[in-house]
Amino acid sequence: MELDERKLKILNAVIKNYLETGEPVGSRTISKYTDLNLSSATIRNEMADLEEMGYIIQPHTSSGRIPTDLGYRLYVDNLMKEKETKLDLKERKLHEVQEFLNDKVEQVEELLQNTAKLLANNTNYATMITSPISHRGRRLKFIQLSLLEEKQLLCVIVAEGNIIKNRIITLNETIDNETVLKLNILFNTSLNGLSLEEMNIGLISKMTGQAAEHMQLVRDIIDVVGLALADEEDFKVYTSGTTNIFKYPELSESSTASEIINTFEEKKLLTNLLVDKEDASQKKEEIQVYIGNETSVQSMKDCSVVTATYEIEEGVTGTIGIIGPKRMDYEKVVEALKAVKSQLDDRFKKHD
Amino acid sequence: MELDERKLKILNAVIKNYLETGEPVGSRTISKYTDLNLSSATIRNEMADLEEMGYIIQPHTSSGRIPTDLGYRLYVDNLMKEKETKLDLKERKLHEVQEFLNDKVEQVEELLQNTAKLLANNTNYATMITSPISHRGRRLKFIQLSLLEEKQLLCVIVAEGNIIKNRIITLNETIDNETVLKLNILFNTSLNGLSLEEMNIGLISKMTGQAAEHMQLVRDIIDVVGLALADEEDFKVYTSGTTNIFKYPELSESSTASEIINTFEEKKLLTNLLVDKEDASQKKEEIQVYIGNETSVQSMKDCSVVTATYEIEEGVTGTIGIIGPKRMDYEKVVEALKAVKSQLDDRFKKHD
DNA sequence: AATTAGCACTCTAATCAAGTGAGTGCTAAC
DNA sequence: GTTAGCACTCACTTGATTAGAGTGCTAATT
Repeated sequence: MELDERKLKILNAVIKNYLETGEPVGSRTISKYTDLNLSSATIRNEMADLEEMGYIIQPHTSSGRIPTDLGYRLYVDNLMKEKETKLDLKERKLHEVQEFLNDKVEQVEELLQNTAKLLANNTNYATMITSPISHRGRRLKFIQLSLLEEKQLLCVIVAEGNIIKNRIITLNETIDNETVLKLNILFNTSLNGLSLEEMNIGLISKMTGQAAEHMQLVRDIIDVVGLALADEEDFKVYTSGTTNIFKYPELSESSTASEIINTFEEKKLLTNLLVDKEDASQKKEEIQVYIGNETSVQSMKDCSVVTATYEIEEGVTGTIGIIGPKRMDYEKVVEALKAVKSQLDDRFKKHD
Repeated sequence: MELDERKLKILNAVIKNYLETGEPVGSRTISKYTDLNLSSATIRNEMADLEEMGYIIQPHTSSGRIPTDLGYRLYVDNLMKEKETKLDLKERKLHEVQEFLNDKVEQVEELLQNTAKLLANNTNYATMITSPISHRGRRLKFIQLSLLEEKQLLCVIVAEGNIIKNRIITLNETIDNETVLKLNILFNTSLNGLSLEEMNIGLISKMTGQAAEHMQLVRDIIDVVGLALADEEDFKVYTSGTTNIFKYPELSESSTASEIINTFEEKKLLTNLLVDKEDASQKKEEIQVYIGNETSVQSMKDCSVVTATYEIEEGVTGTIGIIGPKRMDYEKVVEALKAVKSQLDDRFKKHD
């Protein structure tokens, strides 16, 4: 059977209608809605074909049709048009986002949280944003040791991209200010500009040699710096609008909602949604759409996830995701994501 | 009408039973359950009295009774006994918590998050923990300025209690390393040991005088330090087990659940639950119980909130809260909170 | 005087039957 | 190839009936 022009038009109409109403759509509705000027009977025949081909399905024998995952896929890949017509709206929206992000928010954390909230409020879906992580090993810019207490050392680690981390190291020995000064110089002449991989055994033994009486401490500090550079430890996910899922009856049932919200709370589970998509890096420029089981997270089987990748500098990226029912307004979501992504990209480039 | 011994026993039985089953409890049940050896008819008369007095209520004319907020209040204040009998269980539990918290978790953030999770898993209620905040003005221990980029200054601020904050200051002028060194000395001889209130105009003008060519910068830095010491800006709330509310039918209805979960997501709303209880500071040692509308947060009207205050040092406290249905197992919750609170207190004292 | 047995009454929740309506598939006519 | 028409399906609504848990009240009992 062939998927001709007319079938596509009908499929498109079915999906469009279902996206709006959330109700199975019948042949009579299509017969009126479209400019095809066909009777409901004809539509019925075509719909039977489309069902056989796997694009739509009937929840029960005598009801209208709803799209299958395959149907959505076809829609997203081929049928859906971006709303190029409403250019001024897009412009205005972009402007809004721009204005919003230009507000003085110095802390990245707050910026990302606010962005998540903005998206959630505008789309009526749940949103999340991951903090940026580096894909190549991050390089150390400098470290700064200070004495906190007799036996506590504060270690401020600054990596490329001005990622700053504080670590407290508890010592076995007491230590004086002079030694701290010496260590500071030692570290900043030896390690600066190096990535995690480049801090090898040879270097370490050389350094412990230069500060023989503090061998253990030097090793501890290098460990801490190494962990901080690996930076998986404080990978964060900001979420907003979780309760938007209650706006969609198909996700509101207590057990379904519970699973979804739990996934949101366990930020680590969310990670699987956003990262680890092996093709994501290739398609960095594009918006990705995952429908139902394509998300590969069981609890999200009734949802769709749309993601975009933002980049704050070469190789350092984060992900923005929008989660909603499978019948989400993909056009609107893609548009919103593009706007936010581009603004976020710009925002960071400015600061470099 | 008087609330005699027998009425109390019956009330206690009604509440206990309702806590377990969640179903309205009838006179026949009580007649069997208790050691009073009274017929259901007698119980019925007493229950009618208790209803008149406002401790219990009938959801509809021909059903059993459930406790009112007033009834719960009486139960929590007077009737409830801590499970002193099961001492070994308490011991064991305390031990578990202890073991858990002693695991090497250097980051406070992670510690609190894990604690929230531990509590949520053990109680089957939703939990939250606020990061510690200072009630008196916090004092500055020292600051450390470093040059990040030509026009960016990293300011590491260490306050009493080893609270560490990073701020990036963007400059108008370029600045060299020598100046940074000079500023470091200037600040650390002038500001250390002062609280926010003590950084007054006189001091500031004196300092700008000493670094005349960088007046504006000095002022900026003082502003940043001031804000950081005020530290309301990064007050955090960690939550866990939000979806536990779905385990209780009376909270599972979509609109109720949505409101509660939304309150959880908007961490700022949660604050009202935990802080701002004017009497909290007085009763710092105790566990507080807020039933239904006592929480003064509209969305929590069907919930109870039990809180404890932990103290990491004199005047620096955080709050732990457990949120569940009004028919939560108060005894268990109070016990768990006491265990966690005491362990958390110890844990921080050790590090001082 | 306090307690209890007994009974009529109330109200919820579950079950069932009948009716409604949206939608289908199929056939025959256009 | 398209459409009108019709029988059929199935979810959903409505109303009626029933069962059961629990009550309040009265009269009998201790």
